[in-house]
Amino acid sequence: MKTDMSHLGKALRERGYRLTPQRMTILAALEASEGHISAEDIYAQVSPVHPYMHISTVYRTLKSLEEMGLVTRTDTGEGVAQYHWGERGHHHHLVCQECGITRDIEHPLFHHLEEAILQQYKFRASFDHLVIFGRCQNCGGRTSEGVAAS
Amino acid sequence: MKTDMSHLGKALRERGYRLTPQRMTILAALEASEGHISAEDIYAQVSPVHPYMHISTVYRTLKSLEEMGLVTRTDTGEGVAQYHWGERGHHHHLVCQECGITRDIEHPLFHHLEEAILQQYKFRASFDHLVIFGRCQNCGGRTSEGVAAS
DNA sequence: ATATATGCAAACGCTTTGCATTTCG
DNA sequence: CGAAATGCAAAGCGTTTGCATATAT
Repeated sequence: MKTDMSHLGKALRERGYRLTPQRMTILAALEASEGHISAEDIYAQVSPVHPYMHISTVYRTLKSLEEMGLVTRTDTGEGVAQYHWGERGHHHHLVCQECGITRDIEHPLFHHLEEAILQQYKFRASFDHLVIFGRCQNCGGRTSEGVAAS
Repeated sequence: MKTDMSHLGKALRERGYRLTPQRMTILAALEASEGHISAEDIYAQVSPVHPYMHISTVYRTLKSLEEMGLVTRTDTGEGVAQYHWGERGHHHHLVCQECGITRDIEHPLFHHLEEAILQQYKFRASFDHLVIFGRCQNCGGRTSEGVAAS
C-alpha cells in the first residue's frame, strides 16, 4: 500500500524534521506492515535496501515519529517494543501467552468501559491500543495474566 | 498486614522450595507493599536488613514465586516490571501518562468484556491484572492525539 | 547428605547516547 | 552555510545465567 510520501515529507518539514532517505525507507516499512512491527524487524527489512542504515537510526527515527504522533509504541511485555503506524483506527492485540500468536482486534466494545472508568474514577482511559494477554483458541485453558495498554 | 509466614513456609516446602531468610525478607517486602513494586524497589527496601542480599536473588525469588502463582509480574511498559502479591483479588491499575500516578481499581466491569472477546474471538482473555494508561483527574482532559475517548 | 539457593561477576538483549562526519534545506 | 541527521561504537538499563560456595531439609 504505497502512500503519499510527498505529503509526508511536508508533514515532516513543517515540524522542522528533514526527509532523509533513511526516514523514507523506515516510513515505508512501517507503512507496509499491517499491524505492529519491532525496531529490529524494520531494520532487517530495510537494511538490504539501504545497506548503510544503522539500527540506531531506526530507533531515532521511530522516536521522532512517535514525538510527532505519527507512530505509537507499545510494549507487549516481551522485551521488544512494537511500533505501529498511527493513522489506522484504534485496534488492540490479543497475545496468547502460550504460543505467542497475536491477533488484532478492532472494537467498539471498549467505549463502554472507557465511559464507566471516566465516570467512576474520573480517569480518562486511553484504549487506543491495548495488548490483551490470554489463551488463544488452540492453547485453550486456564487464565493467568494481564494486560497492558498505551 | 502481617501474614502467616508459617503457612507460607509450608506452601513453599510442599512445592519443593526452601524457605530461606532471603525469601522470607522478600516475601515480607512484597507483602508490605500495597500494590505493585519493582525488583529494585524490593532490593532497596531489603538490603539494609539483609546486607548480603544480592539483586539476582531478588529476581530469582520473584521468578520462583511467579512460577508458584503467588506473585504476578506486570510490565507497565516503562522498562521496569512490577510485581504484586497475588492473593489479593483481581484488580487493575490506572496509570496516568502525564504525572505517573497510579491507582488501583477493582472491578467487575471487565467480565462483560471477557465474555465478549471469548465469544467473538474464541480468545480467553485474562483480565486478572490490567494496566490501563490514560490521564488522571488532575492532568485532565486533553487528548494529545488520536484518542477519541467516548 | 544432597539437592537447592545464594553471592558474585559476567553476559544478555534492547535501547540510548556522544561524537565526528555527512546531508538536507 | 548552518542545523539537523547519520553511522559507528560504546555505554546504559533491567534482567538473566554460569559457577563455586553455602545452607535448608
